[in-house]
Amino acid sequence: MTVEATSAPYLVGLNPQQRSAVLHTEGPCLILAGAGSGKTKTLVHRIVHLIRGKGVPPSRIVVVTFTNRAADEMRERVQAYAGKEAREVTVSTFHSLGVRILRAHGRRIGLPERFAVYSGPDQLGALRSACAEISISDDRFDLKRILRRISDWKNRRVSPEQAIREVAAARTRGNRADDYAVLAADAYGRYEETLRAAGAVDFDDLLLLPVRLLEEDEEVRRDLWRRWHYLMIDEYQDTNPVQLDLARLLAGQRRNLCVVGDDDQSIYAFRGADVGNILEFERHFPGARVIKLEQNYRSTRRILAAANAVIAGNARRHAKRLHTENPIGAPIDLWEHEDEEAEAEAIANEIATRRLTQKRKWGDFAILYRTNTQSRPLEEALRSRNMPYRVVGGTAFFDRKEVADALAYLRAVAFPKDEIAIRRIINYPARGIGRATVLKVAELAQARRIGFVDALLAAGPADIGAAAHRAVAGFLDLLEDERQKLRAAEAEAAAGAPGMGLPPIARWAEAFLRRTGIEEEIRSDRRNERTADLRVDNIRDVVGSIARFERRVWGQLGGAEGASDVGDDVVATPRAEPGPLDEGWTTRAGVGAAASAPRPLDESRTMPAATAPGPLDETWTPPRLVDALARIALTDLEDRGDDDREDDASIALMTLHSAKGLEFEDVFIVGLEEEILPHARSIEAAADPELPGHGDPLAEERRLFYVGITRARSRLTLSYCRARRKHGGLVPRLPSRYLDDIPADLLNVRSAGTSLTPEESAELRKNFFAQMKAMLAGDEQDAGAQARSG
DNA sequence: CCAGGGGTCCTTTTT
DNA sequence: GGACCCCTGG
Repeated sequence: MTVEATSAPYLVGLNPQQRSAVLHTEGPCLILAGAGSGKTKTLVHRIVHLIRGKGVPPSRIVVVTFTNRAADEMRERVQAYAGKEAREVTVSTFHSLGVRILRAHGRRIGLPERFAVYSGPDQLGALRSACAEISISDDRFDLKRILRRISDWKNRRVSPEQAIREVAAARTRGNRADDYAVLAADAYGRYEETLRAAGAVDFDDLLLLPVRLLEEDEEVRRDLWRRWHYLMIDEYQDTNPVQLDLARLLAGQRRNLCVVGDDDQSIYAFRGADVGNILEFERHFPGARVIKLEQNYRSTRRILAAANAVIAGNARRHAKRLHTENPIGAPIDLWEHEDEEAEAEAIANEIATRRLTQKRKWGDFAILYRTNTQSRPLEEALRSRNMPYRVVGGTAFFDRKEVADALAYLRAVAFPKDEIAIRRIINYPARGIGRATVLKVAELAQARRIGFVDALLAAGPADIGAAAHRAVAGFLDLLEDERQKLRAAEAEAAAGAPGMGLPPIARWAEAFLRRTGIEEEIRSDRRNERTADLRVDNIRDVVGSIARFERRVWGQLGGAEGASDVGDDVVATPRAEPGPLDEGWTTRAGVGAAASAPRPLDESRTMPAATAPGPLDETWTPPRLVDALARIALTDLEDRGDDDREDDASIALMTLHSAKGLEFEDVFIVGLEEEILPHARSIEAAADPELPGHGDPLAEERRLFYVGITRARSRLTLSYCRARRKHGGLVPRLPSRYLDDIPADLLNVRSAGTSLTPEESAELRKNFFAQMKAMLAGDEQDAGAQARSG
């Protein structure tokens, strides 16, 4: 290291390992960052070093994360350290980056310039429609399960044809290829067709299609390599095969690829992540440098010792020894409770006490659990004591029916071909277009081999009856009318920055949604009596996020000059003038040609910092509804205007998965029981090696526990219940196997004082024997799991 | 053919 | 607490 390098301000305060991670900038590099080892800090300093120390133009750097939250944090910290010019650094999630690439080049694979991004409910809708076409119409089947299967294939880059072959092969080998695999393989191709026909892509496509594009199209590759010279990927242990390919393609021949991750924190195998990516990085990228960050700055020695003891139970790991110079800290509490209510009460009381005795803020506390449903008793206990809390993650914002409905209305206007959106709201609120009519239209579409929406337009009174025909015409008129109004709103939005009050597009959306009558529908439904206000508020939030989007777009124009990718990567699209709903768009031919030098490798040296912009250098465009919708689809509720200040003032409740990357002073992990952690499904999957799902499910559950433990800075409280209320009864529970791995001398154990009534105790005993019997019986007959859908 | 009411099932983890 | 199914009444 040179003298000036070691004395550079961005190296101050780094330990030797972190320092070498910062200074190694050329060629592939794997930073194995243990929990709490200052990973983000190291990455940020590395970016600063690239810019300040090596003179790399910030716009040549791209950092890819998994979550928007991680991207925001990274962006903030980079700018805090490197100043304004660092705004030119691209910081993006994998999925946003995918959108960006598809925006710039998607038309090369026949994608419309404006495409809808389907998430959860929309994917289900598309699948339902696809299944109907191949007469799996009898949807006694669990569509979510089929969807998971399809997603799994897409993440592994298995095509529909390959999927069919794969399933057939598994059957001939005598494996119990379950019905769902066969069904899913059949539906897969149709599902893809449905998406394309609706001009939509799903979440998996946002990774898959860019990879395909890059592999097949030299010009796209060149554009990318011209654009980015230094690539960093966070949480690399969670990448799936598609993301590995994307990493390879993005890194190109320069191979200036720096990935950061911790194999011990790989917890996303269920969605296709492959720990192999990080374990075999050196094989995938020969000549890679591996740097370990092994000092933990976060947790007390006791907490770290417990974490190390737990994770030591896993075999397939990178050798790594996490140590700390932190104080020994308080013992780890291990509490036994009678049931989940007692658990919630005890924790609520304890937090209230500790806040006073330890002088903590509400925001210092977090309660972590395995499944979202576990939040309920906790919420009740906290609410009854007026203790402020926030549920992080949970039911995704637009998984909520009313939000999905509102968005479907907006999409039906923005994307005229969007079959799924239209079918969702065609009779909500009821307007006389019932199931039978929809079915007829679908049949018509199939018979004439046209899209559903076209069939809707074409259907005459003879096809669907006079009354239904009138209703359909009214519905279509409504959409067309709103398209006109939207056009006007977007013109207004393009004219100048919004002043006070609701910006134009949001104002239009509000009026439109009011006109649809969703609100009255919600309020008139008795079942919603309690939640009506909340639901209506959720719809307002949709309008609110459009408003925020409009302001943000105009804010960008003020802040940065010329082409830049500040913050929001979904916003700008390179396109010429045409109005929001015009078909087709013009590309800037010629620019790309000028930039396509024959030897991409040399570009970093020969190319001046400021070059003519290519397709990926997005120019500013005024706000449009389609872009707002894309952003909403990708950011979910993280964007819902909750101030960070609230984080300080409330207890955090979240799943162990959501907790990754966060840290808290005082952490509670609840429900540490067999069949919760490890989850029953994982236990099942581990017992049945032919089931899909890669890797070792029980090892992953263990890592999940490890992630939870390592969130804690100074205090950790673990708990489990002796019984749990399920289906109205009281079911006995066993403590999690992973608890056995924590050395007893780290623990402060407290058992449940019994508070059960005699009747409950009797029931418990009864259920205990019943469960034992069931378990024994379950061992005998292995298949079983399918059970009773016949 | 449509709307609304009442019953029944199930609930891993997420971009 | 929901999503979904079936049934009944207009």
